[in-house]
Amino acid sequence: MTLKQLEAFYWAATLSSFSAASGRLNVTQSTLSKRVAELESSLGVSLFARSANRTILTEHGQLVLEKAQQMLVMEADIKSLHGGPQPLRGTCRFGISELTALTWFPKFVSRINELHPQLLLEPYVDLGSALEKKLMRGEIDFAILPKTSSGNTMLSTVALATLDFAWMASPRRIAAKDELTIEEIEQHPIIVMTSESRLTESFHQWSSQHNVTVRRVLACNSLSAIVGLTVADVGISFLPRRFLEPMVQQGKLSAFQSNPSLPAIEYCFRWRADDTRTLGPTLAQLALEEVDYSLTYGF
Amino acid sequence: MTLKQLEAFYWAATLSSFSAASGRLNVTQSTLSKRVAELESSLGVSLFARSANRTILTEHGQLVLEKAQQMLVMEADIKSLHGGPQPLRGTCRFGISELTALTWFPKFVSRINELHPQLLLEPYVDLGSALEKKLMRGEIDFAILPKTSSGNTMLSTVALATLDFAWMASPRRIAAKDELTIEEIEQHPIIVMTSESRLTESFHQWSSQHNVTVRRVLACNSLSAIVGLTVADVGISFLPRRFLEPMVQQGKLSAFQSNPSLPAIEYCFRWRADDTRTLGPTLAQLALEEVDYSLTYGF
DNA sequence: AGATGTTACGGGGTTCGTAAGCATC
DNA sequence: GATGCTTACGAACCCCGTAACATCT
Repeated sequence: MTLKQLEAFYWAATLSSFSAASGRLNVTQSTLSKRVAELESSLGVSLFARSANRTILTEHGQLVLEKAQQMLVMEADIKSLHGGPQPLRGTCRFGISELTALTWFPKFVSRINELHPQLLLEPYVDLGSALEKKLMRGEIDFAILPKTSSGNTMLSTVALATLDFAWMASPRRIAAKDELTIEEIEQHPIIVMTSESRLTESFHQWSSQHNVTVRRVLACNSLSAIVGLTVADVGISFLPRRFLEPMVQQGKLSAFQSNPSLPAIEYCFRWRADDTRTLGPTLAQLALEEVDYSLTYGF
Repeated sequence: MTLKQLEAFYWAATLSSFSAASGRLNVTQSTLSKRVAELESSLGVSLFARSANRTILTEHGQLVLEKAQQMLVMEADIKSLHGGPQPLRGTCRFGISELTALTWFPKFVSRINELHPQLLLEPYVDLGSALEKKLMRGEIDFAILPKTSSGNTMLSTVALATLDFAWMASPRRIAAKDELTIEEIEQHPIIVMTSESRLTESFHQWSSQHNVTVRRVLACNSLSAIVGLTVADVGISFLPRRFLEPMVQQGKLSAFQSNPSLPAIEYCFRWRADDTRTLGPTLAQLALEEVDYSLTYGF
């Protein structure tokens, strides 16, 4: 019985999949299968019901799972006892939203490479809901994404930044002013992200709450595309204010507050709470130091 | 970081000796040393103060020790979750008192060999105090010995039997009767075991409590020698009643109660409480089934 | 078919024990 | 010099990954 075996078993059990677990631990399916098999033979008990749909725990598996979980937590405890976090190594898969990708992501990667040169990064850009799913499935190690309204207790969370939103439009469409009323907003076609986006979700909440009847003309899953469409005056859109400040300064876009004001969205760094590696807390700290949702790359 | 490393570290720390720990785990000193070294390098911290008198924990070592202890307990938990205890293997060193060696020890060994054919036994016969010392030092895995008055919380204990004592004398010396008074006892020379013996310790307590002035003529560390001396009528002795019943039946010895009566002694099966292997409980159970302090071999 | 878990096998890495090397008492 | 820990090195073993196989959707 070894810690490797327990780790393999733990992730196979919680992810309900040997292959997912193998990906999670950066080993082949074969290796993971064997580690679990070894654990079973060492204990002399079947941990998974090996018949129809595999990867279902036996009764004994349930019991062992709890203990295994505790063992892994203790292992992490021991590792974290010693003072400074040593450089990370291996492969790290993580998810980020497009907004992050377009802003402070390059700086974040630079810092990671600088402090953890042995760590191979595999970032994956997608919408928040997809990222959260991947997180839960163990396909990525952490994600930087907007906070959900419903707190998920399976995920550890570090708040990074609160984003203020503003209405954005081409200067050709709307003359410079401070604020748009609901009536003014309703006169324009609105470009939004697809409904899977947290930004859109938050907007829908706002619009139904204030009885705003919007005329959506386009729902796109790409933030940069939306910016481009807005600059091209296809319609107006609600976008993070700080993100597009540079373009507003350049006169390519005008920004407006709205009345009632748009909701803010909180971005955060999340990882599976049962992931006992130091990777999560360590990189979360780094993210906190680098976070800045101002557009500095691209466009 | 592996469980083997933690185990090596744990025993090196608690036994304050690498060599003792290596004996305890049935590996060479070299192997144990390397396991600890690997653990240290994996944690990036020194666990032992490697200067003057080695095998002294560093501050960090203290912290890790606690966690390691818990890890090993959990490992044992997991192993014991599964139902039946599988056959034991490897080498088992243990200590027994001479009284045990002369009575049910052969049956005990037979049962062990039968149920655990892969287990190599290395029994060691000595007085209780020596056995307890060896136990604490980790030089033996368990011991069968008389209970101490002061309970040692470091040791797990399973009570095996309570021994009633009687005065034994050659029939030539004392005519058959039920009971000896203190005055009668004081008239005869008394043969005792050496003062390290628990039997003797218990007797001293009794004699001082009842103001018995004994005339000791011989203190020997061998129980069988004492029996022989008593049969040869060198003096009288106090011995476990059931042990010598066969010899009383044969007319070689006479047994007498005393007034006040001699204290009883409880024999028990003990092992280090922090020894998380199943060996202790398993063999204790076996001992319970076989225990019988009646003389059946020898003489 | 496609996805998922197991089995077979060869190569590489790890870990063990023997034996020699050091330090301390 | 004895004891106790570390280092060096060859050999056995373990463990990983590739690839073929089995099984269920």
